[in-house]
Amino acid sequence: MPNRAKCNDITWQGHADCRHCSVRHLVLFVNLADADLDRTLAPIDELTYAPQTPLYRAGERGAHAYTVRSGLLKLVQYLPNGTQRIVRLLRPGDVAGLEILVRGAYHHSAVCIEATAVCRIPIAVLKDLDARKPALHRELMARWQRSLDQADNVITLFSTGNSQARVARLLLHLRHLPGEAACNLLSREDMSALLGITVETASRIVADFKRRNLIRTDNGQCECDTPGLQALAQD
Amino acid sequence: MPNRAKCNDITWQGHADCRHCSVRHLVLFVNLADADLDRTLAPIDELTYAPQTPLYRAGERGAHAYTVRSGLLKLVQYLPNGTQRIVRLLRPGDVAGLEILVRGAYHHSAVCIEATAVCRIPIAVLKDLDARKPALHRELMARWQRSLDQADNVITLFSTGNSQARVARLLLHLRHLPGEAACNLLSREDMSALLGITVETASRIVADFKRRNLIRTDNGQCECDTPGLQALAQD
DNA sequence: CGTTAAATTGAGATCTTTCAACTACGGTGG
DNA sequence: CCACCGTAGTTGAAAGATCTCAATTTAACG
Repeated sequence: MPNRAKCNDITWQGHADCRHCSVRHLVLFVNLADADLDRTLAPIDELTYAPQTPLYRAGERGAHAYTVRSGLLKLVQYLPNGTQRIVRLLRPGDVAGLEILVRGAYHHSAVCIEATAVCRIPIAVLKDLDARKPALHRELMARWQRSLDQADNVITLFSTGNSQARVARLLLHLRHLPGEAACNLLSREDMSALLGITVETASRIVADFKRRNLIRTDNGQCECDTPGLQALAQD
Repeated sequence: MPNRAKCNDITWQGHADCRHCSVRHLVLFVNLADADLDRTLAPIDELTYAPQTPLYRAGERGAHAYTVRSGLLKLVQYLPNGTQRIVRLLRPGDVAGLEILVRGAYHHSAVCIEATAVCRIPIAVLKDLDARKPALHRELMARWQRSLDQADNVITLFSTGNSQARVARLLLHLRHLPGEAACNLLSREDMSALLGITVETASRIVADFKRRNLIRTDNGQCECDTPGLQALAQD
């Protein structure tokens, strides 16, 4: 049961309307004038979810897209043989569910990995703004392109080369900031579904990295030896 | 050196202007009125390329997007270690190079696999139409979404499971029509770059499929035993 | 403290890569 | 016309990586 709050409900403690949204420079409405935003504020909800919570399921018909404000979530596709494959990781500023604009149904299942906050945007709002404000086109195209870049990354970074290189690339990718060493580890199962390897190999490689001091873990936190991992990520 | 012809040059033998374009229902301008098309016809060239010809290279700055009219081409990314990975196969109706609308440079190298005919569309035309005709937005979004679906397919179909399953899925995917058995084989090298396996394994598996009568090849042509391949594609 | 899920480890089977050799084939030039 | 050459495809054998299945340890949590 997500914690629910209307962005524009002044009685809500946070009163996080889109004009003051902390990730506004990341999200869809970057280039809209405040007046335009006010017209659209009403139906946009901010929601927070616990880890493992699904936002929507593949095939489901829906009427919302989601921008990630904080946390981490995965887009999953189920294969004919029943196993599942993670096709994308979404972080703050990313958008999920835009395919609703084109088809009627979601193409993936979206599931929170960490505690995650999102803005839930009715598709009608996007369509309305899209018809009136060309600035949103560019923003939408940019989101679509970002999704494509991320999909390409899953192919070239996470589905290419031996398992050790894939895990190394994943750890580097998970770092909170490009230069920083800290990152949150995924479960071995998520690693396996993202890297196309088994849970056991993922576990063996992570354990090996720990022994070789390439990573130092404390609970879910992880400190990376960036240069060391980069060497392994090469191949 | 591509064979070059202005779509709207009435002296050109084919006189394949966009209004009568044989793949018009597939390409970008499906929903535009003829009057709108006329305004944009001038700068759109139709080009044909021989196999192996590059349309553009990753990182290159460019001003054109391409719709595929016939043939087959690949989008390739080069990895840090020098090897290359095919991240998408494009067939008639698909679009290449739309990222130019968002960034200034191409994100992949586009290379023809078979003899390929394309329409080369200046980005300025897309921007102009995008600003004036909402119908093009929807079409653009649909193309972007199609690219995403194709990227997802490369992940789930071509980068998941053992090599035999990947090859089987590729052969099924390459069939000209969903129900038909005929398809054009890729070179073992392209298979390897697309499936994330070595040339030798690709060769071994194709040879094995031939021996087991799962495919029958004649030159580059190939007849698939669809149910047989589907069984292997399961996993 | 007991219960359950997640992570780890071992050992053998299986798959894939690597490296090298060999074949088939289409041009090219003598 | 034919010998030669280069490329793509094929095959073999051994090494290496990954998977599978089972057992064990660790962590999480009521």
